[in-house]
Amino acid sequence: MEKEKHPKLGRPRKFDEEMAVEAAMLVFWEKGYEGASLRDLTQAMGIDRKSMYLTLGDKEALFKRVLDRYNTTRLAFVPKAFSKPTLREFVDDLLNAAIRFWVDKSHPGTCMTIQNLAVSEEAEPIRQTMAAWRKWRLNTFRDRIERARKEGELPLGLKPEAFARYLSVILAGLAVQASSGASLAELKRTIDMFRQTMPISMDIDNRP
Amino acid sequence: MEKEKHPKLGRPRKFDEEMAVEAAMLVFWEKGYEGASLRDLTQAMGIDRKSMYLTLGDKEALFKRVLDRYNTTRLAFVPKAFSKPTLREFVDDLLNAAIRFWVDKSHPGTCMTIQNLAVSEEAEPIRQTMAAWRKWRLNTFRDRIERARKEGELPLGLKPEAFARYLSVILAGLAVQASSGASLAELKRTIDMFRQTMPISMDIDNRP
DNA sequence: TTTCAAATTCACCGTTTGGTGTAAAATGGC
DNA sequence: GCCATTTTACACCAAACGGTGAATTTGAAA
Repeated sequence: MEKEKHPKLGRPRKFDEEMAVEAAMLVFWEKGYEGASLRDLTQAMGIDRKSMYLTLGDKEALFKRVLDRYNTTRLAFVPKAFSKPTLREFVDDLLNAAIRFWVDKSHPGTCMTIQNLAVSEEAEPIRQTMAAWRKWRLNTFRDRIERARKEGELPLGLKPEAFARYLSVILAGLAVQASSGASLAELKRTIDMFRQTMPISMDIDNRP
Repeated sequence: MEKEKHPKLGRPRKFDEEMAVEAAMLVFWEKGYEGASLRDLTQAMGIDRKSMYLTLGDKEALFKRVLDRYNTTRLAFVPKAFSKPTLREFVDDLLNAAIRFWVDKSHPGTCMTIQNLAVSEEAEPIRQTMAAWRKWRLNTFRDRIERARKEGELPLGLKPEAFARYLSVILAGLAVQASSGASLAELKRTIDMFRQTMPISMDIDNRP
């Protein structure tokens, strides 16, 4: 490794690493992992391919950096929803924030985690990365719901893992609808339908 | 057009068109529209690229043929579910057939209609084709549910279009879960959760 | 001022991409 | 047997792909 052996020596960088990753994110976001070429990416980043390889690594490493940034900066509404006190408020906040994010026209339209669901076999590591990400996400949901169960918010017999998966299904489905051009109003109505029927005790009693 | 001016003349084909489309389908199914190269496709079809262009057209035209075949042969369980007498039976049959199809290991794992949700801008016509397909599919659901409404199977105030979208969300979400490696048992449990809570009158009365 | 490590620039690599021009081969109609 | 017509086989194209070698530039340490 020739990287960072003497971090103060040598010619200084003329670009900011985080800025570059942000720019690359927008390209991956719009075109998907395989659809984005190194030329697209480096042009957006404003750097040469060689510089990219020396600082960010190859396309695969860059994508992982990008996914990380996407997760922490753009999907920040998820951990935010976790901080809601009750399970119902958590779900409400999560779903509403999600659809607002997906219909937001100030960034590319398709959720990155859905867009890169399927990649060809030469990008197998990416497939695994995405699969691991989804598993991790499911687990964070499960943990939050497990907490709700302990606090008596979950009907007996309803397993946290099962409800977590159900919630994931709803979210992914909404993301697909959003990508297909559904409006915020339409998505809101769908969410309402879920909220009014979802198997959380609080609502099971006073339904229409 | 030089095609079929004199359909009986000339050197006879040495391949069957439907067989070729079937072979191409498996390639598109596995790799997606952009991930599948013409060389992949023609090799699987066992024909030369030139022969393909003369009989099936370009990559785009081939994909449309493939999508059509996929729809009529592999997604035949959808119109089959339409023939069920009641709305509940329709939904039950549709969801169960869908998850059985998605976890079936005798064909590629990811639903073609989800896999090609997002394609880069140079394949814009494909994006539109997929969007149109999804809209058409949503409409077929809406029509079936509209019929159910007329037959008194739908709670008052529940719009057929809204429930159709909800059903689409569930289906797409399940497809994503299946692609992510969820088992048939896990998907079944998710479906049960939906069935027990979904806003169809019959079940609203006798829930746990 | 010299030295040295890192970052830059740019040409270059072999491979693959979607698509085609050309000529040989194979048939039915005459 | 020859001609018209279609399909075949195969070489070929420019462009784009991910990735790299080598020389040059830069600024700080010595």
